[in-house]
Amino acid sequence: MFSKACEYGIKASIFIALNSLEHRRVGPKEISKEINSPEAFTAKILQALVRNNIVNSIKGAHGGFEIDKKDIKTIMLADIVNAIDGDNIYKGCGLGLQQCNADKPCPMHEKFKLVRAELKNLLESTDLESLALDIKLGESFLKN
Amino acid sequence: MFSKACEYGIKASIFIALNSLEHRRVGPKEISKEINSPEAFTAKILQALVRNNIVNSIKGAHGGFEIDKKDIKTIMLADIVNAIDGDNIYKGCGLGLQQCNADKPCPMHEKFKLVRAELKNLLESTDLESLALDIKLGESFLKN
DNA sequence: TGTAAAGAGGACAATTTTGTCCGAATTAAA
DNA sequence: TTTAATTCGGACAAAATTGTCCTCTTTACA
Ligand code: FES
Ligand code: FES
Repeated sequence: MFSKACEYGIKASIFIALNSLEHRRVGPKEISKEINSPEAFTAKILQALVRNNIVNSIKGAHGGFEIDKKDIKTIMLADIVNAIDGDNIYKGCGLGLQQCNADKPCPMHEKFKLVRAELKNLLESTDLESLALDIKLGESFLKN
Repeated sequence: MFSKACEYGIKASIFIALNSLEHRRVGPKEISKEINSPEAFTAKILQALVRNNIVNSIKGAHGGFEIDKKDIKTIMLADIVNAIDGDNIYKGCGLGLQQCNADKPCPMHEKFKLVRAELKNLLESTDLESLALDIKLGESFLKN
């Protein structure tokens, strides 16, 4: 469904948000440990999230990654997925036609667009704050 | 969403079904032309579909691929996807946790399982015959 | 029985994705 | 001002996916 990079990016963002709510910065080492991902690769993904203005990085001693507290409830999963995997998952044809076009649809189009819409709804209606709070309450987990 | 191999496998199956309904066998060359896929790679995928008893192959002169007419309406998209991509798309966690487990869910679990169920429903309720007939009626297309 | 038309299968190659490493730049604090 | 802790960026490496090619086997038919 999502690329590994995207999965790591989402989980990292949630973990950073969780910590930013308590004014703690976190680094790649702690993040990759908490989300069970390779550290160096995770660091690369964090760079991408920084470039896309989803997380902030503070260099130097006592640095790390954080998310502006006021932004945590407005950053949607869709923003993260878009930054890393692009928008093909929303807009692309399920059978890989060059473009999904209702006027010349693939055989799966009618049914597939429902799945895509459900996914789009999920991603566009879910913000980082709610996900972070679920973790905090022990109702969900970032690794198993 | 699906791998290229799976996309080609689905489209090839539909095209073979379409022809089998009219008692024509087709080969990799014609198939790859009709579904706009690389010929040799498509041939590899056809082998996999044969091994999984989804299509039959007849070797030798006048050979080619076909699907038993009586099977066309009982072969579901799910069978093809399963044969090529496995069942991760139905059962796997959206955030890549080793297993999707409602007792220790990832933060996306509650919403993601709806998307997955919608997809599962699509794949398990769609048979090759209906897809092939849509093509035949000019209501859908295998390339653009 | 010979030949041409097919699929099967293995080796290989290209590309993309995933992952690692290291030096440079930045910053806080001693 | 030095040092240690940190992110950044580029080069590199490994693995997975996608794609190609060639030979072998099978089969229909002249
Ligand atoms: S054309 Fe394939 S999903 Fe719309
Ligand atoms: S645990 Fe992630 S989708 Fe169920």
